[in-house]
Amino acid sequence: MEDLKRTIRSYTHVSDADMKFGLQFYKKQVLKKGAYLLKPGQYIDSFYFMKQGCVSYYTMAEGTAQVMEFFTEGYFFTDLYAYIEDIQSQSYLEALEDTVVYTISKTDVQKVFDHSHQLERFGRLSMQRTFVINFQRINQLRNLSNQERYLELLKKRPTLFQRVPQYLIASYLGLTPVGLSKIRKRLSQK
Amino acid sequence: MEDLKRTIRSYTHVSDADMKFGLQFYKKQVLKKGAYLLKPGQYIDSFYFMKQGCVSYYTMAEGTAQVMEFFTEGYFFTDLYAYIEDIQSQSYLEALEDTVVYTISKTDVQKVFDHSHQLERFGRLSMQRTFVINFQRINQLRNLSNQERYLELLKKRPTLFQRVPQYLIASYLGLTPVGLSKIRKRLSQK
DNA sequence: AATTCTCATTAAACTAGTTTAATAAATATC
DNA sequence: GATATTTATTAAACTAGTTTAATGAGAATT
Repeated sequence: MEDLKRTIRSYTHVSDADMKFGLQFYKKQVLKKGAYLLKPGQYIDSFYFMKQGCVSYYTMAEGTAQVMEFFTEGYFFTDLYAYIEDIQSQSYLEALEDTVVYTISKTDVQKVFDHSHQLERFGRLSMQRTFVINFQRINQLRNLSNQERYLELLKKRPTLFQRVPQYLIASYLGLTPVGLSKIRKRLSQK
Repeated sequence: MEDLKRTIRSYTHVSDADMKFGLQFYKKQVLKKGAYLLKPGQYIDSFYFMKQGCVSYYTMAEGTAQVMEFFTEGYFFTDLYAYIEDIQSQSYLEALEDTVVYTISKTDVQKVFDHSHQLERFGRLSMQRTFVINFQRINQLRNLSNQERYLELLKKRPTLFQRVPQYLIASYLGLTPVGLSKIRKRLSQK
């Protein structure tokens, strides 16, 4: 769990004792491609750290997936909305590849925060990081064209396009597969 | 500062001693309509609690305001992006009405968090709240039509329409004034 | 009261997407 | 290796917005 440790310490100082206390609760979990961590109607009980693989986070509407995010190596993730609000999820968390995650339960997260001010600070700072990512996402949705957002994604996460089918990327960008195909054609003609 | 206290305690338990410690740093600040708390190029050094009034949070692009948010009574706010990232702001915080805020400096916020685990928890939980709001915002931007978003806003913050000119609301919704006018016409014809 | 200024609406031409359906290409399965 | 299935592209018709410009209506200023 070295990379989990490293990722936590990239946010704030955590003593060896507190780190040991925190890490004891994480369990390794292996997922085959196509397996689900979460389906609509379920309560989400865990937080995950992505060790290896790719998980898509999406809802279904009128038979098509609305992809909210692709979680890849180094991401802390869960259905954060349902997790925080403590409501039945409306979403799927599905492995798009064979995947390894480290899992910690909600009650254990609470234990860790109660026990360690340093790790509670890590919690606050990682929530801040999530804020920044979402803020930039909102700005992109508001101020960039679909074409510009496609180019941004291509620049920021180029490997995603090798790992994930295009129609899911279209969905992530808020487009239909036809729309994304048009954009790609337009760009290739320049 | 009773409503500030009440708002903090709506997130988590805070002892009287910790609350007293925290509140000592807040200062009252009065703004005339049209006054700025922040302009592009400045570093944002404060967090604000809105006691009374309305502040718009926007950037300028090609001569037009891109409104990100309207802060009204009970909001904790700042240019959170520039605040967290510690970068020069690209935004304005402008009073749209005569306004009263309680202000706390960044260094004092840090003092408060260092001194009180309970208030650090409040910090984490208020960041969670911000996450939920942004998450819903992203979902609305992705999954709702402009017309639906207009109706949502009308339902959620009806008084805003009495306080704020329509072209700023159009901007908030990611529309031109012409676009919003068309939507309103379409709706009134039904 | 007249004038100026700001804000909202309307019209017309345009644009970047949508939907539906057909086809082509790539991948998986037998 | 042939076949079935999934994924990507293209075309055609459509739609909800855009931009620009003109008009109308209300509020503020003199």
